[in-house]
Amino acid sequence: MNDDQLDLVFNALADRTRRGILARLADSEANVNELTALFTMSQPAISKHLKVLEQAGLISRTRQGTMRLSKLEAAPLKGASRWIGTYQEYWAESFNRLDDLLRRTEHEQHD
Amino acid sequence: MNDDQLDLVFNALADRTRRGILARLADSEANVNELTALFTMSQPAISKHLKVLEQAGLISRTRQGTMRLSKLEAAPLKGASRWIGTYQEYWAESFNRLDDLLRRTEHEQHD
DNA sequence: GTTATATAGAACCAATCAGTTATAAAAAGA
DNA sequence: TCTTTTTATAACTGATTGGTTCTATATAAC
Repeated sequence: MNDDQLDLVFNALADRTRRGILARLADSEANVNELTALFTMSQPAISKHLKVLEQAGLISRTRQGTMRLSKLEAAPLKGASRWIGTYQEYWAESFNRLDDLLRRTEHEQHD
Repeated sequence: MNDDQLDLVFNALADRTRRGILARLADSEANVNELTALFTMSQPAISKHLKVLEQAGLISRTRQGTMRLSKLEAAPLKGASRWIGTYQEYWAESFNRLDDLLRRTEHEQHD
């Protein structure tokens, strides 16, 4: 994941309304009106947030009749998680313990 | 980690200059002039970025003579990582495979 | 074709952001 | 005390953000 993508993803996550939208979409797809009902702001405001999330690749949208359903796309979170993960050694106080060292090197990491 | 902290941390990470500063500080502490030399912007601009990082808890600063040394504080990254981690099941395509299921449940997770 | 529903876009606004230059303040050294 | 070095702050600017209201567009239903 490159710097431009990290900019977009972290910026998208830096707003609690957008994080709330993602949390809701983790449960199921939803249209804009359903999402608007969860917050105290107008429908166009939510539409703007959805645009930010879409440009970061965090949601995709499909037409369903007159509605457009938003769907969580978590792949960019993997990239963000990997970036943060490079600092793991700096926060894991147990980093130098032998068992952790072995655990990190014996298994190759999975997602 | 609460919503306010997540706002501050993700916002701090949503800028490549600030991510660059963190990367540099992962190597060792540094003063503002050293950091300024790494980027094509003025010293006050870097000072502002440091302020954002400090308010997010991502760095701490100590006086050392006339200098103020910035030091990486990775703890907030742990909180951000945990938040993102709640979406791991949505990006890990192997999530439903038996070996992964076992691996996730047999070991309690460490940091 | 008309109407209703769902959604995005336009225009606007106040606040914040990210940079600049110039300057003030703090510590050290002569 | 005067000077130097390091750093933060002040004042400014242009761009962006996050919200608003109003309206246009697209699809479906009648």
